Amino acid sequence: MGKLSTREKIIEIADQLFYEQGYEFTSFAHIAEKVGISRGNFYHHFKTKDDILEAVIQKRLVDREALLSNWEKDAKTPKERILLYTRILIFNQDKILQFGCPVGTLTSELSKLDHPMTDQAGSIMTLFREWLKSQFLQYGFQESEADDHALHVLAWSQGVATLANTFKDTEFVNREVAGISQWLDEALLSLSTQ
Amino acid sequence: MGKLSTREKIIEIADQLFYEQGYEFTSFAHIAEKVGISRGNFYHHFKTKDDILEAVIQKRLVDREALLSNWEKDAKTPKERILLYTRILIFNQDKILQFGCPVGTLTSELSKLDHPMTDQAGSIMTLFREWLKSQFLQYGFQESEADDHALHVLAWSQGVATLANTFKDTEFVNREVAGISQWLDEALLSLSTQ
DNA sequence: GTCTATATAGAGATAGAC
DNA sequence: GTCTATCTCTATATAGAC
Repeated sequence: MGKLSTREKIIEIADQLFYEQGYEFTSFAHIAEKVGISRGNFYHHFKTKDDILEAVIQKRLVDREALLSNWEKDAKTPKERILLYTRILIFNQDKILQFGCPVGTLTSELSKLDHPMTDQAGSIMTLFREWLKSQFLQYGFQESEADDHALHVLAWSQGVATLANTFKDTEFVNREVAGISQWLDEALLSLSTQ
Repeated sequence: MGKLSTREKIIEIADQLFYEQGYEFTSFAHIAEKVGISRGNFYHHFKTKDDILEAVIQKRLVDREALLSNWEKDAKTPKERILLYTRILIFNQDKILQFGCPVGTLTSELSKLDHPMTDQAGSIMTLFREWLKSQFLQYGFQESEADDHALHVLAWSQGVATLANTFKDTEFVNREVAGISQWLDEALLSLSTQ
């Protein structure tokens, strides 16, 4: 990727700090210091804290869309793709044990702050929801059932991330990810016996 | 219950505000105003923000212990008791749609703040974990399996609370709570066929 | 126990020189 | 585009009168 503009650097650092410390706690001074610029310069790029939050959410959306697009290429079956989703919990285990799920924790925080960007943050969850739903649709599930399954996988993953953060238990994460895989097999099996 | 002391009133309001707005965002001024006392008076009762957080967590622990104790009386079988736990998601649905799970969201927030009380907040989750485990033990599950099941029920509930907050979908909550009940039946069935 | 007044630090945000 | 200097507001916290 090479060089990033100051603006891009700010977004990247802010993304990281919002995840690791939370949005409310993270200050402009903190971001500016990590980027290596003055606070005055910071305001040249972003006028308000909401502006930078918006840019961070936008970046997360773009990043996740690229991720999903890669999975479409890397995995041949919808089942493999769904499992790739659940394995975020394993690939990013270190971060998740420390800070939870970036999507779930940001939405939760903004929701409590009654922040105008809450719905935008939720749209990242919606992105995964729609993508998971499309995988289930490819197996011939009805619209509503495919969506129910998508929400179920999302909820399961979110719960695992939350408890992983609370108890710092990698074995638990491995067990639950295997559990999702098993549940998926059963869901697909029930489909063929209908 | 009748009259509450000023101290008790502060703890109660702080408990509510930490849940609804988050710990970091809630200020002494905000709590004092809702209690109807001056900031100066506030400091007579609690010297630091950490002190009041500690009192809130302590109160939550006591409240939850009383809740679990009631469930032991109200429900005759371990299965009924576990289902009472999952039905918090239904009883408290309005609050959960608005603010998520009070236990999970506080632990998550404190974890990001790297707050010294993070582990104390986690002990509320541990309380439920141990209690759920003891219910599974009564069915003859092995120690480790009973604990795995307890964590599974906890994670599932946490995930449902997170997504309920994101999507404000009561039907989803009802479906998932029914799903936990069904999973529980299957887990108990697998036990008798071993 | 409760109040007013105040100290101090940090936040978000702006102005203007370079 | 980057900086220093500054404004304003709000936060935690303290002192001391009643």
